[in-house]
This record gives sequence, structure tokens and C-alpha cells, in this order.
Amino acid sequence: MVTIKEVAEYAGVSVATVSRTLNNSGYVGKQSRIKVEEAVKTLGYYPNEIARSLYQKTSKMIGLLLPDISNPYFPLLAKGVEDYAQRNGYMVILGNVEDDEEKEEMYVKFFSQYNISGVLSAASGKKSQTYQVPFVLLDRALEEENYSIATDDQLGGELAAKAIIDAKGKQVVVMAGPGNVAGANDRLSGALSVLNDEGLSYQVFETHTYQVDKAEETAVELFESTRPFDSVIASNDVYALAVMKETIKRGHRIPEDIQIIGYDDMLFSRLMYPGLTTIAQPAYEVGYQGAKMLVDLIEKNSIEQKKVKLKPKLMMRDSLR
Amino acid sequence: MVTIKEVAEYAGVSVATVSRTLNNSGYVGKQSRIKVEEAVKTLGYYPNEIARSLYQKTSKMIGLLLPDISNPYFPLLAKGVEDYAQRNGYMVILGNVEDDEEKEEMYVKFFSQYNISGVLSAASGKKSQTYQVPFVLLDRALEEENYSIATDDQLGGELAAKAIIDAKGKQVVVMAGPGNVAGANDRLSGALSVLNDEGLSYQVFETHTYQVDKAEETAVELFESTRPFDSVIASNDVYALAVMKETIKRGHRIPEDIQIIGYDDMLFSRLMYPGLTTIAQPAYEVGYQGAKMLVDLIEKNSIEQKKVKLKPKLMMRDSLR
DNA sequence: ACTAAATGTGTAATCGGTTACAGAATGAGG
DNA sequence: CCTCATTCTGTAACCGATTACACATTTAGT
Repeated sequence: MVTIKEVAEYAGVSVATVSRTLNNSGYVGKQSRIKVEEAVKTLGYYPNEIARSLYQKTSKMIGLLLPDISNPYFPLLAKGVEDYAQRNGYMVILGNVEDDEEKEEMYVKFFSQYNISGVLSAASGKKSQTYQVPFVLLDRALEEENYSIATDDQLGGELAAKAIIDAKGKQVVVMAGPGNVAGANDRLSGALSVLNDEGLSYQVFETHTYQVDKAEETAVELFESTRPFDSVIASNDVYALAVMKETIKRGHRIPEDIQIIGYDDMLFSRLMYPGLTTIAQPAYEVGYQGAKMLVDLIEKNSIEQKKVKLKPKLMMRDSLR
Repeated sequence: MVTIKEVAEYAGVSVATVSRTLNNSGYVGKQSRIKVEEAVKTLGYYPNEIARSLYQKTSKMIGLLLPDISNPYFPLLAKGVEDYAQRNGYMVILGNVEDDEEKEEMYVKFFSQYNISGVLSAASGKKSQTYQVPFVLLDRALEEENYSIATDDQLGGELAAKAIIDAKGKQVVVMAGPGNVAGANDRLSGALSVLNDEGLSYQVFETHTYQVDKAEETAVELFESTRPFDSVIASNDVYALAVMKETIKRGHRIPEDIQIIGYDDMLFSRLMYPGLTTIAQPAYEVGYQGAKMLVDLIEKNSIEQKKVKLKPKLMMRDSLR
């Protein structure tokens, strides 16, 4: 690797002048500037960020903490983060923390050892105080004074319930996502508030996990532990799918006998038969905006809002009447 | 942050002694060792990796280059990588390169600026010569002399065709994945070799893209441009899904009238109705083994095989007779 | 033409580690 | 008891950048 020293030598100036030229800081004469630029070009020089980082005690790296990258919601979010980061010269460090405090702590340490300049977290955020650097929560807006970008899940729940009402659902089952999942409660309360306003009869069915292998059992349980229903507001698309499967298995038609609405809008939701009507979460946007907010924080640009809520969107397909 | 200097002061020794103690290098007296260990403990010291990295010209960071993290195959792979890395004290830097040479070049530069110690790539790998560090290709085994971990797609294709034969398929359509996709050709040739051996009649249907939005159109096209068939070997689960949808739409029954086998085994494949029989790729394993190989390369451990092929597996569900 | 301000440049300190080297202390062997 | 190898420890150089500071040169103002 070419160092600044070699550039200085080649250009016939001191390293200080090279550094000043490259960073547009301090005064640099016309002649020197030209000589340096030429040297940089012919030598193909680019600065070692590690050395820079050592002195500046910061870097162009940001950490991204996720509960589980294999959960289909997060890859899109990660893509949004990576896109913004890349466009602005930052590198993304991926951390899978699985809501495990120990792993999160490991990363807190990692990050400080590497002079990471900021952290984006879609994980618990309990450790947020520990970070000495700018910190933005993704889809986990807590009451505390954190910066955050999240989906407006209350609205999402309302949208889902409204869609069911518009589709003339009469007896509806609302699946309540596991309590520990971000936004699950907001979704539920949004849906219930609309149903209550309309005076519609409904049952709440509790699910205890997001694990895919449990989805099928849960769907069976749903049918067995509830009174007859004609509409289901699922806690997410995976559950919606499982419920659809069980519905068809039991010989009911979708949407004629039972209609179903999901939440997330995953890749496969549109490819199902029938196509799953669902609430689309702006996952990519959450990531992208989150990265933007973080970088603004790092670079001390002004920030419009400390807590941003992005709007989910109803995706009309064929699982509603 | 506590520095080594403060530890040295507190312990009443020199920084050299502290460093030697921490790295178990050179001679350290019993007394000193104890004093240092105590100082480290009470001060809560841990070394700054940036400083270490500057001198050592390497780091505990590895780069992971993916064509598209939002493609459902890669998150699992990424998880495998992250798991192994984390367990061995490495950080993973995520790069989404989208088969775009310019982006890949950007990352090559990024990586060298940060003294990255190794690179895992599921992207084209055309730039692999450019890396000055250990390099392992994931699922893109080229002819060249690279280290690589890949799925045995030839075998995967054979498995799929055999399953169709066992299920008494008579007229089969084989979808040929887009040529630029890793392994697509192997899959095809594996499937065809088995079909040929059995003397079964088949048609090959070319698909030109992996884009999800095109999957539905492609499925329609499949039905319209081929002679009657009773079995489909899809190029992946997304296509399999689209074909299932179109099949049902057209009033055929699965698997009675038309049977379908996919490739990948995605989250949703088991939740479909009917459950999609498919070839499971060991995505997590590819990532995990790849990371292991890379770390072995970095730490100059011995490596058993330069090119590893992992076996795919048939997942029997309900879309075959 | 003379002084003060503005501009240009190099030397050296600094960031926080690792390690070569030299010198001191200890132990072993004769 | 002396010598030499072994063990221990500290000083200082180094990694590759940034920047404070001092000094030199140019420019501007009167």
C-alpha cells in the first residue's frame, strides 16, 4: 500500500502538505497542490482509514444490530441501511444479536474497540445507554429519549381492521403477536380501536412466538380454540400463510368463507394463491432513513425529527372479499 | 476509553510489560503479571483494535460481499457467516454489490483502507485477483484457483429429476434458470442427465431473470409456450410458487394433475398449500463453512480441501405424487 | 517603502498499540 | 565464586495518518 510519506516524497513536499491538500484544510499553495494531486494520481494513493481513525478516534464505520437477519423482514431493512451507507462512504458492520443481551454487549465492546462512529439497532436497545456514540433505534421506539425510525404500527393495525370492515367481515379473530415483538401491541390496539368503533364482534387469539416451525401448530390451535369466524387479522404474513393453509385444508374457501389479512408484505405474499392481502411495512425505507438519520447525527447535521414514524400501506390482493 | 498507558501506570510497570502480559508474548515476571491483571480488571481495560491494527496491518474484520441481501437465499448464508465470525472474535462487514463491478471495486478499496483480513464473496468474483488478502468464494466456484464453498448443484438437479421420476412424472418441463445465476447450469445439467438416462420426454423452458415481479408472467408464459405436461422442475422456489399459483388458477390440481418441485427450500415453501416439495440448499452451512475456511486461511491453519461442495437435500412435501 | 496580515510549508507531537533492542536481575553449572 | 544463559523489564522506534506550532514568504494597506 502506498503511504502518505511516499506521496510526499514523490511530490517533493512534506506529509503535512499532502494531508492538507487531501483534506482541504489549512493553506496549500497552487504549485504544491498540483504536484500532490499528480503524485496521488500516478501512485494511486488512497489514505489508510485505520491510521486516520486512530488519531480522530472515529471512523467511517457504523454498526447494524439485528435480532435475526434470517427473519425476512430484516434483509430489506439491511439493504436500505447498506444503500445509504455506501452512497455516503460508510461501511456497515453486521451484528446478529438475537435479543441476547450477552451478544449485544459483545458488540458494544467490539464497536468501541474499532472506533465505530454510530450504531443502528433493531434489537432490544436496552444497552443503548452504553453506547458512547450516536445511536438510532429501528422499529423499536421506546419511551426513552432515543432517536428512532419506526413503522406506524398503530396505523397498520387500523388499516387492517378497516380493510376487514370494508370487506364486510362480521366475526373477526384478531391475532395478538407475541408481546415481546416490536410493534405487536400497537398493531393490536390499532385494530381493536377500529373494531370497537364499529361495534364489531371480535375475538383475540394470543400467539406466543414468531418461530416459523410453530406457525402451523398455531394455525390449528386457532381453529380449535375459537368460536366460528369469517375473518382473520393475522399478526404477520407467515401466520397468515399458515392460517390460509389450514383454512384450505379444512375445506373452507378464501375469501368466500373466510377472509384473511396479513402484515409485512413479504416476497411470497403476492405469489400465494390466492394472493394475500396485507399491510406492507416500509422496511427498506426504515433502514434507509435510519441510516440517514444516523449519519446526520454523526456529522452533526441538523435533524428534523427525533422520532420518525413511517406509514404502512394496504396491499389489496385476493384474500379479502 | 482506558489506554494501555493508564494500565501501565496503575500497575507500576511499562506499557511493554502490559502488552506482553496481554498477548502472552515474551517473558513476564510473576509479580508483574499479577499486577497487570489486577490493573486491567479494576480499570476495565480492553485494547483498542484500531491501534493494534495499524501496527499489525491486519484486523479482526472480514468482508462479506453479496449480490443482494434481500434475495431470500442470502440472509441465511449471512447468518452462518456471522455466527462463525462472532464465535471467533471477528466482525463482519456487509457489502451489497449487486453484481455491479463498480460497487465491488468500491469495496475492494474500502476493505484495503480498513486492513480487512479476509473476504468472503458470493458475488461475481471477477475482482478476486485484486484482493491482497485471503479470499473465499461462496456458491460461485469458478474454474480458477480460488478457495470456495458451494452447493453441489449438479447433484441438486439430479435429486429433483429423480424425485419426479419416483413420482411417476411422464411429461416434464425443466425450467432453465437464467444463465448468469450461480449454479443454474449445473442444476439443469444434473436434471437433464437423469431424465436422459431414464429416457423420459422433457421440454426445457428458459427463464431470463430471477426478479420476483417477473415470476408471475413467466408462469403464464410457461403454460402458453409448451406442450402439455404433468411435471415441472422449477428453477427455484419463487418460480415454483408462481407456477403453482398459475396451475391452480387454471383449475388443475396439485399434485394430481400437475406436480411441481422447487429449489431452495425457503421459509414459505413448507407453509404453502400444498406444501412444496423442494431441494433444500444448505445456505447457512455454506456461510458457516465459508467463514471457517476463511478464518483458517487468515490464521494459517491447515485446510483440508480447497474446494468444498455441500450436498443439497430433498424435502418431501405435498406437491409431488 | 514599511509594517501587519494573510498565506504557505515543514518539523514534530500525537493517537494507542506492538516489538526490537539493550541492560539488569536471576539462576545454573563448573 | 565466577561465568554464561535465561528471564525480566523498560526505552524508544514504528505503524500511517492529522494537526499544533514555528517560521518563511507573499500580499495588502497606508
